[in-house]
Amino acid sequence: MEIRSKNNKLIVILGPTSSGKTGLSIKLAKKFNGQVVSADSRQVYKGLDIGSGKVTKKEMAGIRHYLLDVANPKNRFSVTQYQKLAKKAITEINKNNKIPFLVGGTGFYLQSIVDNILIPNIKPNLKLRKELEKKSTEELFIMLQKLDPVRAQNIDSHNPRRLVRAVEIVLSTGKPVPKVSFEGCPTCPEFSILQIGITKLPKELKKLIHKRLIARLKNNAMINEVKKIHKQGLSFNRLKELGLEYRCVAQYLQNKITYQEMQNRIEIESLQFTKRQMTWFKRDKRIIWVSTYTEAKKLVKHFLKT
RNA sequence: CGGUAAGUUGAACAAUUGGUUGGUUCGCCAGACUGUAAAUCUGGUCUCUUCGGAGCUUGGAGGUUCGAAUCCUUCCUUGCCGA
Repeated sequence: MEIRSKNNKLIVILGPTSSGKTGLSIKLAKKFNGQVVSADSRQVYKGLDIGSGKVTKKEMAGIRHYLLDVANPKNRFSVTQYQKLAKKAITEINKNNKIPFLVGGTGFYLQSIVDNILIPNIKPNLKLRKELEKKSTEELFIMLQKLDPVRAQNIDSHNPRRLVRAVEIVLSTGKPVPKVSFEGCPTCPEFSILQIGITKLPKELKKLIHKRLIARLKNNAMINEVKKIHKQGLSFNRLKELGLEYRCVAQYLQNKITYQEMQNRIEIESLQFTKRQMTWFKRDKRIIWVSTYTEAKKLVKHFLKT
């Protein structure tokens, strides 16, 4: 198969949680001499395995995976760090004459690579944030209006996180928040990109989520994982921040909810999460949606030929 | 069969014990996304709508009243207690 000299090609496999990204990507990577770069905001953390749905060594079937376990869950990881590491990984894969498969469900992370967005190069200032977070969103918004009326115009004026970040940028640069650039930096390789999305009927997805949750709960595996990382120093607060299964299990461990409630919440919230993911993905008309391996294989084959 | 408490919504609760509700929470639907993105946030959710509004509602039927989800009568349904 003619897959050498295929540098600067990138294949993206995306889809909502539980849709089967892992299985599909490994099958494709095997078939087309690829390696996987994960695009998942939780799987980057060491120790978050079962709850984040991380691939197991066995499942990898010899396919190398990048961007797993690259961060300590005690510290916040961010898109910018992700972008940097992912670019490096892709470059390396290309160098090895393999096909990079960018696989994951974190839309923002995917976009940071696919669109090569330029994110203001200002590190989070935790001290400043702590101060800003004391203010109400109204106060923050008024503040931003004064500091950067342009950004204030399109920002979500109710979203404290965005407001704090915007103010942070202006305060540390003394300049308005730069516009997002989708053009990317000239030194970055320009990829030819194929984006494949996995579609599932809502009914099917619901079933998959349920099944997967039951499997994770078996033998207390997921509960024990959360117990373990909590013992290792991850506060309940941090677990709450990590979201979904980590938040729900933490609540259960704190006796705030019953086991049954925990299970129900995880299922409901997972479903809600898939909807948010789809809202994000729907915007991108470049994504080609498939439901079977065969369809995906055809697309990849064609893509690598041209 | 007798006694008793209740019936609003997709679900659970509210509505100065007569003052003209569609309120809260959850769910559901849609959406946003400039270094936390599984996070964070927005809108809608009785009906119709030309998006300015208009109409209809508290198990059913009747009644009292200027005015009823609230009071009365009766029927239906459900829970509990007793036979």
